[in-house]
Amino acid sequence: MSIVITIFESKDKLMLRTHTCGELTIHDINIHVTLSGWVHRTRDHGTIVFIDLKDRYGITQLVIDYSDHPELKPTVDIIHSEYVIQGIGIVRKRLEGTENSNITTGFIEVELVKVNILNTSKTPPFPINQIGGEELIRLKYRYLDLRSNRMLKIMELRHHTIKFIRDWMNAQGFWEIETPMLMKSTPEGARDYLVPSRVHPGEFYALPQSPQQLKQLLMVAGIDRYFQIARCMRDEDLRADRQPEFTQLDVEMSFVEQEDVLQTIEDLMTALVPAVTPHKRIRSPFPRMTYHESVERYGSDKPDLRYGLELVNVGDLVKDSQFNVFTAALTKGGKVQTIRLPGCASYTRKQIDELQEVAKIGGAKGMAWMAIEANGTVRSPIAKFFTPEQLQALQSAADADPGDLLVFVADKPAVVAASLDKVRREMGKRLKLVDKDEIVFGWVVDFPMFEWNEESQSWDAMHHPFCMVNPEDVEKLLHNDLEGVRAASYDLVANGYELASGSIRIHDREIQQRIFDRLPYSPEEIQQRFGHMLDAFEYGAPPHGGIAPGVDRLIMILADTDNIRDVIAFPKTQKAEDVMMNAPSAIDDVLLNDVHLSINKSIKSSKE
RNA sequence: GGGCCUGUGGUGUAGCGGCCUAACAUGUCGCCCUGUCACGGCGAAGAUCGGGGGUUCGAAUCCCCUCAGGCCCGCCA
Repeated sequence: MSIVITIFESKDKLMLRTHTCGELTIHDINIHVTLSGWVHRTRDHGTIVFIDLKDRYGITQLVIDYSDHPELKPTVDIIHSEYVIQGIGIVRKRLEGTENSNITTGFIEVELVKVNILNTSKTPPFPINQIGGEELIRLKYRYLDLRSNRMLKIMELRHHTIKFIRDWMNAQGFWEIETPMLMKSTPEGARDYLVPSRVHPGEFYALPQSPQQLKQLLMVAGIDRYFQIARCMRDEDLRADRQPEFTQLDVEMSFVEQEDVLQTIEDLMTALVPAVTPHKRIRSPFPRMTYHESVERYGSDKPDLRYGLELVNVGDLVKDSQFNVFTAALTKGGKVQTIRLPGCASYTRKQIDELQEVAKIGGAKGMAWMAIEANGTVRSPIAKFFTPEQLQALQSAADADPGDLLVFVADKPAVVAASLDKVRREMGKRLKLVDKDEIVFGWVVDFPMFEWNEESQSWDAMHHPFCMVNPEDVEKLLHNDLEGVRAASYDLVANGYELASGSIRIHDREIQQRIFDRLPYSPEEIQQRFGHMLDAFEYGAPPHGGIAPGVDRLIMILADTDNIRDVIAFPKTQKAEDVMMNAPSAIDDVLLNDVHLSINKSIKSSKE
């Protein structure tokens, strides 16, 4: 994305800079300029010295010629990398043959008549523009890492993305409304970050896990179309794509059905991607599949749709085989699925063992395999348990050709899915099936309304308790057939990430009550936790629904990184620590007293 | 709470039972150099190998514990 930025009103006034370091070209020859920036690199040739001066906009070469300006030597001699300096001089065309076509300013240089040191710098603890290396040291000096070309580019992309979203949402009639950061704790869902109240001893605010309830109340208020670039906090363990605080594009719309919400977000993404990352390709329209179909075909509710490697259910084909592992799993209500790995029949025992370890991460106890040799014969430790007809049927079902490897997992459906999902993702990488310049979005719809919680032996709302039931399944709800009840909820997935999640909400008090009846809450609990919502719904709640795309994950995909820390200016480590500021940290007893807290003496700070 | 991986001068790596009195690159410091752009040349300083314990005649190297970071499972309406 190229944009014109006018920063300087007058080039004649005395100022710290007249141009940026990425601005001067062959058209500026012979003008007097003042540049300020950081010293990227110096090249000292004794009588002539080159300084690459950098800022956010680019790099410009400064030249100091001691034969013309010997008085500059004492200053230039003490200049080092990352010093902040100001160079005053004249733009010159570079000598024939010394141009640098790698940078836009490479055909000019600034011949200095004066140089000022605006600030010195210690030697950086790591090479700023060299990528890779120990991340911890970069996080500790995050402001230096951010100074790198790579990070500045990502921050720029993030800015453009959010700016585009704001403009686009505005053009579609959405209002951006801020909601409180100090909210009420609602015990279901993620663990809350808590803020003790000084005024109300023993009571706490919670930081929002999302503005979910508030955006619904805004619909009751008649805002009609709302969005917010909202910060959300969840006190749960981190992952490569999860931070304790993250940013959502929170959206809610009134008088809409599922289709309206999906189309809105699909339109946004379809406009956004080419605008901020022209080199990325997307597929339109976004494919849709049910949750059930997604898990059946990919083993996941957030499949990477850039490649196939689909799961094939072969339960029917193996149920009469002599292989006890398969038949026992089927008897116990489990399933047997396979993935065809093209061209992998030559895999060594070691490679297969590695893949088996990958499957085990998903919970599988083992992974069976069959290699279809080039001549068509089957090489497999389990081949002896199958008749030739069964072997043939398996190959046909999996569409296997000579040279392919089939891997099987048999277990409970959830274990088979999780295990083969891991195998599929691993092989997508190994077989280089992903094109990093392609983004394949997809909609996963018809999520189950309820989820059985083994721990509490009760049914939980899978999305949240205000999520609308699929109208076709209201009967099942009434008959307490909760497992089959589908929700009017949907996820946007992209390249294997869950990018957004949303639903149509219940605006009917009656249905809402029926949902609560099925959840393990007493009427008192419901009133205490959700009373404000239920009250509001009695004052003319319009039909409404919404969605919340994760901004950080979106930018991860746009920026070609697989780590969420890369797209957040000041992220936290996996233990949710800010190693730059050293947060969290112990606090003074006086402050604790103010909020009526005392620390359990048996607890030691992790930093002592 | 659990599993796996990583930890060697400032930084990035090599070394993986004795050739290690720990190597290389880069950075840093000093001297030289008029056209470089990862400038070049000469020279110097800099790590007891995350920490502790053990095995061994001998440990950066093997074992145990521990700390830190990362990835994953659980968790994340």
